[in-house]
Amino acid sequence: MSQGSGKTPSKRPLTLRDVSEASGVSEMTVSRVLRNRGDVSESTRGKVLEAARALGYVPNKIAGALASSRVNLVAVIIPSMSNMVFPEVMTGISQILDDTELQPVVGVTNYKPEREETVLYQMLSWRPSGVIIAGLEHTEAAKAMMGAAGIPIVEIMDTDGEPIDSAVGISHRRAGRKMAQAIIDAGYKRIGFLGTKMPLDHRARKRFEGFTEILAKAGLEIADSEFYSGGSALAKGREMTEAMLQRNQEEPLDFLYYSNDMIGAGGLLYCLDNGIDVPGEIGLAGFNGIEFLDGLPRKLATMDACRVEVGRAAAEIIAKRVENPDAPGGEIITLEPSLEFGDTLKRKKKPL
Amino acid sequence: MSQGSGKTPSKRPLTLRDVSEASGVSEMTVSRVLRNRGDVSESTRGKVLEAARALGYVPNKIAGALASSRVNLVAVIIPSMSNMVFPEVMTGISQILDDTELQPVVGVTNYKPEREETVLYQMLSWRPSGVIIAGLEHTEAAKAMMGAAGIPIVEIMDTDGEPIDSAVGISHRRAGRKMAQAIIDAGYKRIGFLGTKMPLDHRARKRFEGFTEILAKAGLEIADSEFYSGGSALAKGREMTEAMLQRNQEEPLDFLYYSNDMIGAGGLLYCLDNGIDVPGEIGLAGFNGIEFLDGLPRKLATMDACRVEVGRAAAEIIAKRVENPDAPGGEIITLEPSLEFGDTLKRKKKPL
DNA sequence: CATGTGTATGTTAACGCTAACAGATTTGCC
DNA sequence: GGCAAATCTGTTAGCGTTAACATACACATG
Repeated sequence: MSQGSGKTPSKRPLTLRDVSEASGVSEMTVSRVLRNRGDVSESTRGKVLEAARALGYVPNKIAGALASSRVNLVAVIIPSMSNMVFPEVMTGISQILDDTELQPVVGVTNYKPEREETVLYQMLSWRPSGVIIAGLEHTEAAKAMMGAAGIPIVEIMDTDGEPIDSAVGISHRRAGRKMAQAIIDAGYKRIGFLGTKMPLDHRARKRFEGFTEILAKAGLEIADSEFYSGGSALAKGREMTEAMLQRNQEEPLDFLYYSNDMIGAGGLLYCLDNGIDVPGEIGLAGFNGIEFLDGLPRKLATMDACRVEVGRAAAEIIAKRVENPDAPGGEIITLEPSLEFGDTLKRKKKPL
Repeated sequence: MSQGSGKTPSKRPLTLRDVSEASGVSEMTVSRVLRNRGDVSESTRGKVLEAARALGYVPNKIAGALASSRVNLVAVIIPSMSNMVFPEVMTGISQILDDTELQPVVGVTNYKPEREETVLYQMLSWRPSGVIIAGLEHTEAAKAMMGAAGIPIVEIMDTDGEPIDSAVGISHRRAGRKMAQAIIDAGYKRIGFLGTKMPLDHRARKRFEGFTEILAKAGLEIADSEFYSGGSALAKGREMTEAMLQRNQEEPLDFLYYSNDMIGAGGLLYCLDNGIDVPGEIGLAGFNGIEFLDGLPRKLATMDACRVEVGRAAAEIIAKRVENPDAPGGEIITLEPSLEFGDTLKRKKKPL
């Protein structure tokens, strides 16, 4: 059984040397052909490509990266893949990186700081060209690693704090304030809050802080609140809404602010099912502007977190700095979250 | 400005040698400590760990992988991240791999065969320990690469066809047949189909084929169908449903079969909004069993694709074969999709 | 005390590729 | 024709780590 162009999945993996022998040129020339680098005559290029194809050679990037100390990976570290927000960020990142040599590699932390630390460590051990990481809150060790890595770091989704290097996102405090103002302007008074358990989600916490801050300025307080843990789920939103409305019957709430669109949508469906007049009897709002809200019977008020744009901007920062390594860095891009009133939040009452 | 434990992000990246010098032992010993391999005395272990920590050393896996020819990565190649099905598969994969040295790396193909081919090529060039790839349909070149890679390959989500190596999934043809049978048993007659444009999605196509096959046996045909491209969206489901019901007014449909739950949910919401009696006047069913159906006003009939389980089983195959490289391979695991009637599909009529 | 058995460390040579330089050959141009 | 520049190809020496082997020393054993 000859080794030549046979289909025998030979034991020893193929190397440049095999291609070089098959095509009668040096390994270096093969390397040049396969990377389109340097001048190679058309004839040898042809020979080499044919040999590589015939053998089924796939270059070994491990060796290549070690030799050239260029690793075209961008580490993307996010809390979760299953809540519709990060896939969109990924879309933005890919849109930009697809036009470069860079390739995203994602790691998921499940909102756990220690997990984030180990994921980061794992990622850095592959010596990526850059890091895109969600949030500004990290363990000390994680911050130290990123500070010392000597590569561009972009913290995304949040700009309320001090980034290690660059940051792209919205101010969640501002988002919370903005929503509170709109709710107050619309004349709502007894406001309930439904959200995730906060220590796990700094951005939700910041929104909450901004939200209560503005309420306080208007002499208002959160009338009731309910927190859950776990992913954002429609059913959870229903349950929580039911529970909250139930226990506030003698002094009914007139607005519910949800920390994400998914539970907000659950709440909306609950209200509609139970003949509650939205937004007359009760107003509702979520957060994120996720696409599927468009299909709901009524469009939930929400605030867009500019997810695709965040991904794009972050990737652009990395790409720019990879291309020009001694560019400054420390860029901070704050996007403005746009309030969408939808059909569940009345417009401003007092135009005065 | 001393280099020692200073915070200066030194130009030259840290290597084992730096740690070795800082702790006064050989590089080899440092390597042993950092990998917990071989015997090292407690005292030197302590010194080394301290030095490594103080310097902020992160091992270089590129070099390590090259030297040991062990790369603990598992390539996971999937069509999309944004439709709720693959994140769940990822969950299953992580559940298993988290207990091993292996780490998943995902690549997204957007349902494009050529893109799959390049993503696969990129992945293989990192010499992963295994590949988990969605579907059984690939370009010839992709199949060749996988066949020659000399690593375990697990094709997931589908078992209607010949896998390259191992496969884990459900039979989509069978899923389609099963759903058709349930619909026929319930007494529905004029059935509409709403789905994705098929060439892009082989599994949806196979379900459709199984579906029509059983209809044919019962002397039935699809009465109308509508296809769209793009992600699965609630709003799309609404639109399509409206259009389809509209144009079949003189001879109304009594069942709509959707190729995924998201458009199915859109259709359900449309029907409810328009006071259509579900499942009396019209029955509905989707596919996938995604979690958020639980929060809808009425539960959509669906068929579970066992996504988490598929991920787990696939990861287990890889893990097993990495641990024991000369295990046989070629395993095929066919899971049974379970039909969930929900509230939108009547139970069997004729108990005879 | 010679011998064996650990335990703890160090040395050497890859792993597969590419940067940097060095030849060899051709081409252009006065 | 001669010399520089351009084009093509090859050689050498790593990249940072680990496998495999070699060494050194301690301790037990009969």
